[in-house]
Amino acid sequence: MKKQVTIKDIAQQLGLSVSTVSRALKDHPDISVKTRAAVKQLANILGYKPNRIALNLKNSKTNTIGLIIPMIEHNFFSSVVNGIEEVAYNNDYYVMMFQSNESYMREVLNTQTLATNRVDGVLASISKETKDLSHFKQLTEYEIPLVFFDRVVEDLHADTIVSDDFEGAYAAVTHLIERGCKKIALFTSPRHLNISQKRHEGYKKALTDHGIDYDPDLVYACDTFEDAIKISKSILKKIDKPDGIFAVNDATALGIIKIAKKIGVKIPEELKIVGYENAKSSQMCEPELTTIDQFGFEIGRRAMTLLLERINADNYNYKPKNITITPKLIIRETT
Amino acid sequence: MKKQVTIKDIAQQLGLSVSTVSRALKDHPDISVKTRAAVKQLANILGYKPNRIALNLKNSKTNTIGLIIPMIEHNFFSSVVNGIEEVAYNNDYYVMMFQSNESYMREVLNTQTLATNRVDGVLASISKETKDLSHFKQLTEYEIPLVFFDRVVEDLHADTIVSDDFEGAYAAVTHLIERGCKKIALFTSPRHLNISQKRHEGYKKALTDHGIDYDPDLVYACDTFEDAIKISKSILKKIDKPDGIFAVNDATALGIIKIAKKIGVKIPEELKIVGYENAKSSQMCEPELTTIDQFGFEIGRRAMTLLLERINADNYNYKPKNITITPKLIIRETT
DNA sequence: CGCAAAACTTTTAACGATTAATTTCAAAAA
DNA sequence: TTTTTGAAATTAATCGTTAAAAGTTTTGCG
Repeated sequence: MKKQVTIKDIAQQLGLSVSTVSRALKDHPDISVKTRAAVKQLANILGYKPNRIALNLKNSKTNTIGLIIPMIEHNFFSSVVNGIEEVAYNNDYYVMMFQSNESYMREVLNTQTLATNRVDGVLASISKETKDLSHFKQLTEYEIPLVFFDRVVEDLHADTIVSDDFEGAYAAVTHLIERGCKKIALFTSPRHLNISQKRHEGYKKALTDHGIDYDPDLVYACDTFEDAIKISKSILKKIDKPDGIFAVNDATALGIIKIAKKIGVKIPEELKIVGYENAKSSQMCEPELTTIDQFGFEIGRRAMTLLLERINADNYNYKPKNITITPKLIIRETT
Repeated sequence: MKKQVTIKDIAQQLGLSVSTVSRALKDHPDISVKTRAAVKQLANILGYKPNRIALNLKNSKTNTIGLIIPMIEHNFFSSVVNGIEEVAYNNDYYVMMFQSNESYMREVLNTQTLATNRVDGVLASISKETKDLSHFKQLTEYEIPLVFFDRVVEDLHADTIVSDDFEGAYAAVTHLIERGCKKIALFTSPRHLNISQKRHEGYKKALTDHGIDYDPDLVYACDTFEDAIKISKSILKKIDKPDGIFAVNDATALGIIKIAKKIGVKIPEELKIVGYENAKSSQMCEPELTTIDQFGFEIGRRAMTLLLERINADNYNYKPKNITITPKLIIRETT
């Protein structure tokens, strides 16, 4: 790469010292107006751009935040990243992005990389594999501000921001009940992920609050489009099939819709469905899917905004916040 | 943020000079084995991590590449980013990510930011608004290696890697013709984007190669779900409506499907549709969409691999390559 | 005119690490 | 005892920028 123009070059050409040039460029009053003008003019002509690396070193500040996400190729995460990037851009911050790909080991390496790169702060959503947290703990020992989003952990000096999964599920199931469903199935992840647990609880609570008994037989381990295709084939053919289904994500809901249409189960007359995510495809399908919007963009915005607050705080002894974003029921044609 | 451990701290505690410590850490033979061991031990205890910023400044190398994409929240781009991140991770490179949000001005600012941050190379896909290229030209003047992907430009000292849009479009339209379509419309993006130009040409060529006249009146400026909803409403009601539509992306195709179903135009009997992207939603919709898979992950992998090659090259006088990835027609129910 | 104050510049040191060049110091050889 | 040798450590320069301290003009006023 070509050597770029430095303050030194300008100084040499004008026969000034580097510090004079440096101060002239920032309109320091100690420098005469004439010198300032001359310096700026030459800087312009040469196309001088301050070297951020040198500044980073000098100021022990990089204006860069580290971002660790499980997978960018997931609609929810990419909308969070969009929100993060938006706030970063507006505040002259840069985003160094890493994927854990759901691997604990990779996540550990990522945090170490971030530490040696001296990022000013870290935004993270932990991988499915992660149980031990010492790599994040290390960041807090360096006093690097840390904000977790979506998949969060406790017991660390770090802020957290999540969508309220319990409320989301509660709203979804309550809506199904209000539309007259008596027998509501739950399609959810088999894993012990925090989010699926919370949604399961919301489902249960909504049922019991409305005088419907919780029936474990109506809970199916199913959280992908493909599984939904398989599983709903048998379920929807039963005589005592459910009249409502709450699915943990839109892809699963779309799988159910597809099979329902194939078998001839009428939506929403015979079967009402609520998804979760408000993916773009939920508006594109037929009939349009009632779903829960988690406001990924908003979560990203707020996570980044909070991180900036922490970075700019006078000291590291802040009390971590635990923010919850209330998701919103989007009513469409499947209910 | 807490001051992190430096070589200086180790030197002080052991009563050695910084240079001795530096060399001990890299097993320089001039340093006695005893000293080396002592230094390493203390470094370990203190949790010393070399400061990459200092190294970056010293070496004029950041091991960081800049990435400018139009929108991360777009399935194709997030899969490209996934491929890029994969290769970066395996080669100890870091990715600084920026979105242009399809704004020319923002793209310009992004390139400037990348230049001042002294990234080792840049990967970019230009915004829809971009016509003037001087901001990218400036990067080449700094001799910063530049690789464009998907939405590329020519006349710059930069490599390009694209999905073969001409071939993809040709295959899509040929497929429509083979299925019996006589009157095939094209729904596409603004003219100046390279990808839409190429797809337009492929469309034209496929028609003429099969003895169908190209009719400019069948080309519609439409490349989003929302626009497709609006535009196809009028088109599909006409008596002489097209019997086939090739859309530049799946979202647009899904918009057409939606309206066709609403109006009562039967797919694929009365109207055949081919999209472009192979988004997840193209399998979830009803009927499933015939589309073109662009292999985004592969494009990302190859773009990053090529960029690394350029960065590690001895000089900047390489001859730019123009790589083309052949896309694949995925036949589903809309044809 | 002379001297203090104001105006403007330069020197120096620092950020953290690397590395070529040099110094130090002890043991071996003359 | 003096010189040579060589291992082991230090010094100084460097990357680009900034800020405090020090230095040099110029100006103003009695």
